[in-house]
Amino acid sequence: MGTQRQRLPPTVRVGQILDAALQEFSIAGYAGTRMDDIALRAGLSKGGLYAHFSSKEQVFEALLARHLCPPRLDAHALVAGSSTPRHLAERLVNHLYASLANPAMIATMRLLLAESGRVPHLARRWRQDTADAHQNDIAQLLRLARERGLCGDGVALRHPWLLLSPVVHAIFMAILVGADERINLPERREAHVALICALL
Amino acid sequence: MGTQRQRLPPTVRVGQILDAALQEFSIAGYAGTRMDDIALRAGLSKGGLYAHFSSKEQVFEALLARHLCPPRLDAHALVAGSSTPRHLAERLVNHLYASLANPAMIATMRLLLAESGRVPHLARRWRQDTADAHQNDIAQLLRLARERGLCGDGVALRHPWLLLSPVVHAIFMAILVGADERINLPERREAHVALICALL
Amino acid sequence: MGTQRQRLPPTVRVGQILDAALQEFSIAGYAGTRMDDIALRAGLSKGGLYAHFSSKEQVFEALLARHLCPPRLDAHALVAGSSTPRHLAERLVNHLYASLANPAMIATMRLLLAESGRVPHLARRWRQDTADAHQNDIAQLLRLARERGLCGDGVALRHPWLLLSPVVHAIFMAILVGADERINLPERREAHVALICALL
Amino acid sequence: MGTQRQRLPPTVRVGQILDAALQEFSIAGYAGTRMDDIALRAGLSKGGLYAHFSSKEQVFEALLARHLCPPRLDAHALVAGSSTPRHLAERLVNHLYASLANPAMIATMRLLLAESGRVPHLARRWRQDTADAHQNDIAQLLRLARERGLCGDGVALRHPWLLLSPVVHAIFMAILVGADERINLPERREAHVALICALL
DNA sequence: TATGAATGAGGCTTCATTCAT
DNA sequence: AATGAATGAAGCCTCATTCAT
Repeated sequence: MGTQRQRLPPTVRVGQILDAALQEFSIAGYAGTRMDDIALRAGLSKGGLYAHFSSKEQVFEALLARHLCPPRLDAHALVAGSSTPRHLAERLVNHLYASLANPAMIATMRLLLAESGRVPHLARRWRQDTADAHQNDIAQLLRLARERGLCGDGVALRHPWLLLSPVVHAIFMAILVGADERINLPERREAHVALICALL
Repeated sequence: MGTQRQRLPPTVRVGQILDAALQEFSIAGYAGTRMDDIALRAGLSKGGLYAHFSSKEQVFEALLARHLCPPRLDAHALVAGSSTPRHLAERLVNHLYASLANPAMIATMRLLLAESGRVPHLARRWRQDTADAHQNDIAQLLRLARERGLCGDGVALRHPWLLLSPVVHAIFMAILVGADERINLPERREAHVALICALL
Repeated sequence: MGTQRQRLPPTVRVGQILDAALQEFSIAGYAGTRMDDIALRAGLSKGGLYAHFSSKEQVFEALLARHLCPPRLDAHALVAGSSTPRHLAERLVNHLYASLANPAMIATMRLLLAESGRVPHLARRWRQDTADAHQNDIAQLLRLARERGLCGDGVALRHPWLLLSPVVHAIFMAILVGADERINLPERREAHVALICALL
Repeated sequence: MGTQRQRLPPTVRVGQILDAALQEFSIAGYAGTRMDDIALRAGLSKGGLYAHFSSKEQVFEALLARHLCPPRLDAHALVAGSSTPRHLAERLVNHLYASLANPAMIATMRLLLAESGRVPHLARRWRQDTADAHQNDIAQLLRLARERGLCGDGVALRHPWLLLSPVVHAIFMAILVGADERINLPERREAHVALICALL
């Protein structure tokens, strides 16, 4: 009967499925997405999906797990390679906005926000594994920079998360309007560098 | 049978329904909320709901419309009543965090983020009616402060939205963890004041 | 609150309601018509309707009862006033098509067909009170015409209902296409007269 | 649980469903029939129905489409094979009443009449594809019969539809009383033959 | 009599999941 | 591993009927 689709190695199939799931979930949310939608976009049938994941919930959790571990900051390398405060600020900003260029990250973030009520354990895990870790990285970076004389005793030392606020702000807007051109990323990055310099 | 038949004026009922809808939608998102849930919490029957709203979608839109218009900033009054830059910063921060004390606003904001993919027109309207308006208010505030000698030629003049970033950051975290104590609002406000002072 | 509508004498109201009911029922059938539709068209509220009829079923039966008694044929007068077979045929045709000019009759007929499964007792009553009666009238007419020498021993004498077939055919088409101009009534009447003449 | 899971090829299932739908719709009309009824009679679940038809409306339309194309008349064969006018009339009547023996056709016709207000496009299509076509067939038949000397210049030549009226009349009554014995089909056929002979 | 909010049963449709093939 | 028909539990919405005003 129906066209016999390709039989692919499991790893490849799972990747395709999670890609499809991310797109569908982030358009319509968890409850609003149908297994058919995911299957269709992944290029197999609903039944085929269940050969790889035993439930919708499992697809969802596998999905968040894959995307919620952005690259950690290498504070030592960053400080060591920076000659001036402004240079350090620029390199830090480069790192922070790298993830904004990744639509998958924005989509996952929106999903996490949308479904945090339904899967609080995932939200908590993200906060601990990612948000707190990032903040600690920044704090360590500032200590190293202070030791090297790259900064003074500004507010940032006491409240390192302030340095993250503009990028969180940008992510917030990207989630809301769809990460399109209306965010004016270059301007935001420039302003962010200036803010960091002012706070160091 | 059943509960007493409470006959209320439409205005009152609509208020009750939107209150109930906010709570339910916040817990489970749009697709995850049932009209029965809303009706039950609002104290009438599912059928009764439809005497006031013709669809679930309409309830949702009315809900967002009600909460997404936070009070505008009175730039003149704020500048006029401030003697020092720090004083101005404190008063501005007071204003900005006022909405954070309103759980309904946080809940509505989370809903808007979560469902922005489904109702892009509402997201766009919010951006124009609220986000852009706020930014313009800040810009005007800075011009006035500059005239009065309350600030210099800092980054803020060119990128007024930087002054908003920490509060957006706070809202973001509040959405994610549920606006509970883990946000440490007093500390965030103090840091925010310091940031503004540094940027003025 | 809502505009207080006029309080009319019951007889008038009932008439308005049945007029409205006929229109609505014949558009959508019994189950497809809502009490609201009838009330709206009758110019009062759903609640007001229930002041005059205690159920939808009762409205329906009152409606059919009102329209399913078309005027009987006066065979004596018809024959007495006719000088030639053609003249008689013309007068008979005039009588038969009089009801076709009444949209209410077409609508009621359609209703009866549509709902005959649901209210077989009404269908049976119509057959006896109306269809059979008409046939008998025609039979009597033919006997009288035969006595007066206005017709011979044609088929019609043995099968009087044949004289009705063309008008039933026309009603059938009118029900199906909505009694509009596409029926070409004048042509049908002329043909009908010719048919009767041929059969007498 | 429940019934055995019967997995059938779509074509078979669709046939079963339409058979079931015809019975149910005929009993209660469109609005009065529930998808559960159709599913139950077709031997699958309500949900299973939706694997083959995407809505109740679609079931209804497919149903009418299936039964509203009665066999066309082969005018040439009919005329060629007839030796006398009466013989021709008898063969024509045989053809016309063939469909009356098919209860499915009567039921479908009743449905079309009952719901013509709701689906005017189907009524129009039936008129064009079936009614008009039949009339043209009769007209052609008469022309051929005229050429062969099987008939004269009667009314029928100018109004061929007159020859159809008695069968439409019979269908009408069959719809109204349920196609049972009360129609007296043999008598009607005989009368019809006589009528045709009189009009040729 | 009349209004219209309210009820509650019921219908249409959707969709996660199962399973014969 | 894959397909897609089938199931069954919900969910949205409708509407005849009731009743406080």
